[in-house]
Amino acid sequence: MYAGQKVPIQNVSPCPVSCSLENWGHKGSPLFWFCNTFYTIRLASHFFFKPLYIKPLPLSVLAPAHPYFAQALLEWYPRHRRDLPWRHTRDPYAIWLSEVILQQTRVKQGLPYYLDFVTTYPTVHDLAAAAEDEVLRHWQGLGYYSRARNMHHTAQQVVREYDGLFPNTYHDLLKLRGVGQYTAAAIASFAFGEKVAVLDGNVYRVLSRVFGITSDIAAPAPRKEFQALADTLIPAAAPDEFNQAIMEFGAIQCTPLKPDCLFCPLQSQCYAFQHGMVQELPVKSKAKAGRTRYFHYLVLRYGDTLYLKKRGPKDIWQGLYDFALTETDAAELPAAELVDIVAALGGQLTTNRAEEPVVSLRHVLSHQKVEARFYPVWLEHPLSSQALAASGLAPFTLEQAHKLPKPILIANYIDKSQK
DNA sequence: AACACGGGGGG
DNA sequence: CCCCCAGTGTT
Repeated sequence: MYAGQKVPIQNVSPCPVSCSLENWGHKGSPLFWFCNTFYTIRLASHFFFKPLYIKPLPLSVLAPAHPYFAQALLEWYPRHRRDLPWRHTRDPYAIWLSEVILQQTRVKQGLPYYLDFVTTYPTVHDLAAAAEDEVLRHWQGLGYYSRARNMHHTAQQVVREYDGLFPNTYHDLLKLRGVGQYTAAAIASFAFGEKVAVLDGNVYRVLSRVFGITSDIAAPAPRKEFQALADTLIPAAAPDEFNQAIMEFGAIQCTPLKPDCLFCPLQSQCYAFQHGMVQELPVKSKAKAGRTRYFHYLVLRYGDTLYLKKRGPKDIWQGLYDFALTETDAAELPAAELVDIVAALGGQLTTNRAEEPVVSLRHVLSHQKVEARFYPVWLEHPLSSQALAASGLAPFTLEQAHKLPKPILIANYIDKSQK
């Protein structure tokens, strides 16, 4: 639902304050103090005089009223953008890498991974030729590991079916695994200049605030509204710059918690600001709380050998390695059961290293909470081949284990237990 | 339409 | 300690 723009656009100048005051508007200056005080009062007044009813307006009425939206962003962007490596290339491979890494990931966290990937795998051929374990190992710690598996699959597909050249349209890019509407639009515009608007969390937020859209952005349905709006806003002359600009604007100016409305070039045109609704927009329903799971890891050792198991499909951490796992519904694993499990593997508990403590670690995912306990088990004999086959475990030296892709929980435990 | 899928940062 | 962030694929 679109909310009406009650305040007419009076100021045609796309950048009313921030440009000229860039240098002396810093925090601590008298000017900043003055503006900030004024701004606080103004914000407070918005709070007290919040409108009770927002009159919806159709997009056809609303969008043409904002010929300056794109202009304001395009003037803001070159002055405020961060210098990021994927902005210096039009190589679809590098852009694709960066976009896949940046899905669900902040720039600060993803940047070192991007640099690692373009160095290790300079071309799509290098990535396609790599082993999946190796790709996952480079991805370790970034989470959402299906991104890495899909990325690897797509690299091989591009080499095999596309002669090593990425598809060059939004339509065809969508066919690649792990490339959805956002990523396809990003690659199509950044690498090939196609006029197709990207829609990510930043774009949702900016559009929701500036245009007063109160639809729940966590729901799938409103997507069409936002896409239609973005498609009317994106200029044919610079679709790539516009896409970069609106996302960067959302990332560093129109931020989720404390947007910098004071020095915002869209302030006079922003529905949320003019109506004191910046904190209320975008509307977003909360994700439901995840379940708690209790993992009991047997850290099976024999001499220098460490036993690990590759995780299967349909659960978290697919394709990554962890220890022999018993999951329970309750926090406790009875001691007798521990002995039984080890016995079932054909092993025996030794006593000489029994002083090594059981370690408890909590690991929180977005959708579930894992309470993990690590039980160090020193075997008197190596596991038999039957035991290995039955359990799915495999022996590794510590050095080999280090090179395997592991959930960050497991990697942290191994690191900690080494010291 | 709802759910599954990580991990990090801020207050 | 709790809160927030957010594309793609599957069901």
